[in-house]
Amino acid sequence: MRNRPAYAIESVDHALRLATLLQQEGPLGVSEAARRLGVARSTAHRLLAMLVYRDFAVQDDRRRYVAGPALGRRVPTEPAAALRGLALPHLRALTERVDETSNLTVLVGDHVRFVVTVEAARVLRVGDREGRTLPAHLASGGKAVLATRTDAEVLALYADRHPPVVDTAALLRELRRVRRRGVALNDRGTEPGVTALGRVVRGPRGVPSAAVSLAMPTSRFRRDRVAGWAAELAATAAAVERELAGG
Amino acid sequence: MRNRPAYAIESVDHALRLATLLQQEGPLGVSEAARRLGVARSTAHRLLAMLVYRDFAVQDDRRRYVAGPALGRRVPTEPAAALRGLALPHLRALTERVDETSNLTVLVGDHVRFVVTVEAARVLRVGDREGRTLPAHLASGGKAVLATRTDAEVLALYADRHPPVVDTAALLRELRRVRRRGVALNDRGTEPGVTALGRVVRGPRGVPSAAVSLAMPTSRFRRDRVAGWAAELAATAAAVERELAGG
DNA sequence: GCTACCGTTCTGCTGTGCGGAACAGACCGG
DNA sequence: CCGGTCTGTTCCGCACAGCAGAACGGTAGC
Repeated sequence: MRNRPAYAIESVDHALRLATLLQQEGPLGVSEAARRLGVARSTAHRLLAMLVYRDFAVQDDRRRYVAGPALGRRVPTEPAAALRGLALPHLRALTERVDETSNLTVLVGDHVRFVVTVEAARVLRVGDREGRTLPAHLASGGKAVLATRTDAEVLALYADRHPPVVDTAALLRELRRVRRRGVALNDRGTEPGVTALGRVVRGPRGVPSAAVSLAMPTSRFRRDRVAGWAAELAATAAAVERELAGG
Repeated sequence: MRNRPAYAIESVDHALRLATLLQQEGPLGVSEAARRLGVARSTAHRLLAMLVYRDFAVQDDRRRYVAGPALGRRVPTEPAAALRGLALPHLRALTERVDETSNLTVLVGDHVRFVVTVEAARVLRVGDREGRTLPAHLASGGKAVLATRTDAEVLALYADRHPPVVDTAALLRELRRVRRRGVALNDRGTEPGVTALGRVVRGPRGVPSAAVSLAMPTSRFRRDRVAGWAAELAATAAAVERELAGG
């Protein structure tokens, strides 16, 4: 940052400061934004409206504002936005401990959608998949969630398909293995060279069926490390669940 | 982007639009910025000064302005900033054709620095290394540039080292191979699981010694594809060289 | 129901943002 | 070398754009 320009523009300064605040401090309400800038609430609201208009901010479903796509952030997907905010610090901690890319996914029909990704710091890593979907029966997060369903519920999910897209007998066998192990594996099932482990996140009624997962280059996947990764995923899922239970 | 707010702030709108233009269209002068916004040059200059002040823009060594770190971009390194702008569209085209991560590196002493990275679109990819350095004798871009030097120049680069860090005889043998092949290989020499190919970019006096490279997960590296990748690198280097020659 | 918060909408007024003009520098052609 | 044409940068007078206060509608807690 430089010295203040000789011919500064106060209104522009407020807007840019506010964008930076959103980026650094996460969700902000209008009143807090006003306090931080030293302006009236109505002024803060107008500035936020301009930032939203030009994609520098997005309003979440609790009426607070977060950094938008123009600031190098992805737009939160609405139904899972609250879950995103809750889970993000825990995913960050997970990725820092394990140094692999972590994801939060939600079940949408027979697919999972990636709500948020925290990328590993290493040069070779699995990248950000936020906003993408994968077939639930192939993705680690999808399998983790499906494993919490009864066999009948899983069969119903894939009924009425002509031609059938899923070998349901094989899927049910795999979901039994997931339940036994407590963790779901996707070994190159959706992307060459990518292996992922997923763990369900249980929450109260109304919260989307979700999972946390670790995704890594297959070259870094070791069967003798699965137990450690599974424990990290379980701890992360438990932490998110505690927040969900606490409201 | 949403509908224009009922109580829009014109000055803020100009600033945010300008930030977005810098992000999307690369280096912009004051006059072009003024034309694009429909404002006076003096107004455009004030807006740019505000963006620089709050890290949303940086002025390059040709007095033009580019997106700054607050917009999720890295600050251009000054000596290579012009080269960056020239090379970027060609790197983008290369990455699109080959679907692997491409880089531009410059030689700095006995290291190379990554000036810019264009990441592949695939989920498993080598990430952005802009701003990082690697030892020249290990990196593909470093070897590509060193191969253009005489043996005496290379030996001089590594003289006066106690203890010696480089087996210079082995390095000279490898640089001969690079010259014969026209492309330099770094197979896991600097990062587990990453393989890279580099090609020198020749330019007029005053331009930093540079190279373009492709970096990929080792799992995707095929010896029978090296010739094709080398041809793509040669075409990209030639395109950048033509721009450098044209001024 | 009342109070205290919230985000959102509207309007009068004054001081801030604008553009024009001047300045300084770079480049090119005669 | 000089003049012309571009460039980015600096400065200042003025009028209208951005501000804050007030009102509105909603939510939560007592």
